[in-house]
Amino acid sequence: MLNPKLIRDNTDKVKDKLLSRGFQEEQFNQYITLDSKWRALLQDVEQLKQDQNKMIPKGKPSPEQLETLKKLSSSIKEKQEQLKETEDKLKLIALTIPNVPLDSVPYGTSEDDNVEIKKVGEPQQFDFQVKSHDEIGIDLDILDFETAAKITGSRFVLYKGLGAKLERALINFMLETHEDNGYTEYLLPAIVNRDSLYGTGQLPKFEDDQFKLSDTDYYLSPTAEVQLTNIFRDEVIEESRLPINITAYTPCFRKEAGSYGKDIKGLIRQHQFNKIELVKIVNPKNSEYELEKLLNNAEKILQLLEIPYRVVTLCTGDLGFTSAKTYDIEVWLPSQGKYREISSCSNFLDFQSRRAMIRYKNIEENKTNYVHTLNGSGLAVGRTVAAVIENYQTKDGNIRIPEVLKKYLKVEEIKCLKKITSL
RNA sequence: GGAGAGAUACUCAAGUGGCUCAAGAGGACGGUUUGCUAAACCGUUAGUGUGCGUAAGUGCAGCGAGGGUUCGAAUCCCUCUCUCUCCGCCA
Repeated sequence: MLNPKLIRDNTDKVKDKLLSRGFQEEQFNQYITLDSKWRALLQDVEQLKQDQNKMIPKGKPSPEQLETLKKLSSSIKEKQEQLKETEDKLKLIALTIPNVPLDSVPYGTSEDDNVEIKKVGEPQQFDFQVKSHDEIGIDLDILDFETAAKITGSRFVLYKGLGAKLERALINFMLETHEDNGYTEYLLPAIVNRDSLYGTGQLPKFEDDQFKLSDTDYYLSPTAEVQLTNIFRDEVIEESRLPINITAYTPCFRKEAGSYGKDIKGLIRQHQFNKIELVKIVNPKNSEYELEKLLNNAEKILQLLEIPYRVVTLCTGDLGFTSAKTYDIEVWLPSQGKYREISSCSNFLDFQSRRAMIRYKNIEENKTNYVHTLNGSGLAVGRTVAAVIENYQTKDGNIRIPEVLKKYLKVEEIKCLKKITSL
């Protein structure tokens, strides 16, 4: 949610920025109209209430007083109804207004306008026909999409033997690396309530992307961003505790509505996947700097795994609803011959903290203000497995184990010997 | 799942329709006294959200949340959330 005062005081600038990311002009104008109507009504109601407060006697009112008070009361009610109606409309729009991009975000309309800011590592030249990760995974009997489809449905996967171990090794490796960089680890509920989803901005706009549990107001969390950020919902944090750096491994659940036909095969787009999330709660004056740090912390994983990647800045048109600035880390996938998103690191400024009422307090000045929130994947584990498999594949169809993972897996290679079990 | 009890400010807590635009105590902070500390005494302590105002300021809301009744609600009614106790079930 944007600061209403910011919109009032900088209407033209905000409007320009919002239109650049595809927000409808008509909606924006409607918001402005409703906002001034709301303020006018609020002043009326408050004036009437003040009159009422002054007029209400200490004891029983006289018949004449009663008459006046009744009239006053009914006119308050009438105005109040108008106010509430306007307020509801206003809120509805306010909750669907996206964040305002920072000035450093490039203008653009689609992902084609994203700007590459760096490339790290050279994609390896293979002297054989590379296979995709799902092909290799199936051949080595460490990934099983068919059986997962039997148990559940499409876009689910089952890891087996060293495949399961590889996933678990990556989870541990990532968490330990982040811990070394000052993040505190959490283990969290996978199910969240509506308030939490409103707080981080998944609702009300993206209801269709969420798995809702029937007969309840619970949802399967689409990202640990929701749980981690909402830890601090409705809290006032002492300024000296900032920045707060936290991390968690969670399963994530997404309907992937509207992505039919995209990434049908493999681990890239699943309804359930594991992710390590990084969240920062920071002092507003530091958030731009903290985003760079967050990006570095996420990049570190791929650097240690020695897998090539690049970083792009999302343009205004490709920016997520809640974000003011986003860096995507894209990992090299040899079978696709291109870089694919594996992490998204964003600065939300006070957009989420306004919705979720996350504030900090400066004790000396006795001032409270909204914090800035940031988060990034560090990293999406399934996609990392895909990247490891593809980048570390050998001519004979095996997978070498990255140096940093050897201590977890205790093997040098995942080999195509025989099926691990007969099933 | 059943039965009961709760939720008031930093903490404890009074408060069954107007005398409370929330008493009192503790704590915290400030002051008087004091060689220093303590005690005693005096004072402050409703954070927050939001409107108007350049500002000083001023209004409104706020007693777990949301509705309702009423001229008037912490108080009465309805719905919900959470906490606690007991019973049942259970990894």
